[in-house]
Amino acid sequence: MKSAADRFAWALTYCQKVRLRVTPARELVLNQLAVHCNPLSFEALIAAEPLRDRCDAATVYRTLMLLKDAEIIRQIGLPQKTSYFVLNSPDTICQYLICRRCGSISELALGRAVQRLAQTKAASRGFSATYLELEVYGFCPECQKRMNLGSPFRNRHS
Amino acid sequence: MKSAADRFAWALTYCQKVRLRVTPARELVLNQLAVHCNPLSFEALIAAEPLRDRCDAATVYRTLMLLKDAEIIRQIGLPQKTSYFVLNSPDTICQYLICRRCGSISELALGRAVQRLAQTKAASRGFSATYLELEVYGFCPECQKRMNLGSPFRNRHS
DNA sequence: ATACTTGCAAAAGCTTTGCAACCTT
DNA sequence: AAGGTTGCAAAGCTTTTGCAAGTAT
Repeated sequence: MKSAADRFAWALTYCQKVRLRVTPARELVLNQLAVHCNPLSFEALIAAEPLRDRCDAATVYRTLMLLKDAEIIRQIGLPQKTSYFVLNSPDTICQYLICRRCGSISELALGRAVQRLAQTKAASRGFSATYLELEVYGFCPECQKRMNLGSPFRNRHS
Repeated sequence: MKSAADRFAWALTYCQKVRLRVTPARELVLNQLAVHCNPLSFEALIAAEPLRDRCDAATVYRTLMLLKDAEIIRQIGLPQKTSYFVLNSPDTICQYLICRRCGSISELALGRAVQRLAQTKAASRGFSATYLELEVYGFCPECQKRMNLGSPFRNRHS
C-alpha cells in the first residue's frame, strides 16, 4: 500500500494521461480520496473540510462522475443507499469489513489469491477488464456491546 | 443450490419462527426472491408480474424492510443506486459477476474457501455474525462487442 | 475566440412516512 | 377489541440537470 502522496500523484498523472484538466476542485476531490483509503460517500466528500468551503456539491458530483468515467476512481456499492468512491490506483484492493449496524468500514485484506481466482473465473466467462470488490458484513465489537446493553442505537429502520 | 420451492419453503418456515405473519404480499415477495436467485432491485420487484397488480409499492417496501430486519432477506450493495435484495437462505452465496456497462448480474461461484477465509479474518477482528458479499465487475461479451462497434449504448453517464 | 468549469437554483427520481380503512386473532 | 397490514397520497432526500457567468487555453 503506497502513501497518500503516492496515490495522489498517481491520480494527477492519470488525469494528464487522459487529458483531463486538473482544476482546484478536482485536486481537492482526488486528494481527499488519496488520503482516505477507505471508500468515501458523496456526503462525506462534500462535508470534508477543505472541500466544503471551496466547492459546490454539484461540482463535486460532476467531478466524481468524470473521474469515474475516466476510471480514475471507482464507485462501489454498499447497502446504505449513498454511493461510495475510492481511488482506483493500481494498488487498490477493494476488500472491506463493514458493520451492518453502525456502518463503519475498514479494510480487510484477504490477499491477492482471491483477486487472481476471480479474474480467472471471470475471464473464462468472457468478461474483460475485471476487478474485484469484496465486503464482509458483520457486527463490530462496539455494536455487539451496545446490543448486549440493549442500547436504543439504530443505524436505520426498526 | 436448492430449488426455488425449497428456498421458498425455507423462507416461510423462517417467517413462522420469528413470528412474522405470512400475508399474501409477503408470500409474493418471498416467492419472487426464491425464484430469482440473483439479486432483484426494488424496482424489479414491484414491476414483477404477480406483484405488480396485487401490491402497492409501499407495501413491498415495508415488506422488504421487515424481512431484512428479520434477516430473511439480505440487502446487497451495487453501484447502481437502487437497492437489491436476495433471499438469505443458508445456501445463499452472494458472489456475482456484473457488467459495468449494461449492469447484467449473474452468479460467479468462487467456492466456499473464500467464504471461510473471510469468516476467519473477520472473527479475528472481533466481528460476529459475518457474511460475505463479493462482486466481480467487468465488461460482458455483449458489451465488448457493442463497444467495438462504437454503439451509442450507455447504461448511465457519458 | 473557443471550449471547458463552476455555482446557484430548480427538476427529478426514489425512498419513506402518515393516516384511515381493513383484516386477523 | 386490539394489534398488525395495506393502499393511497404526500413528504423527504439525495442525486441530476439547466443555465449563465467565469476561467483556462
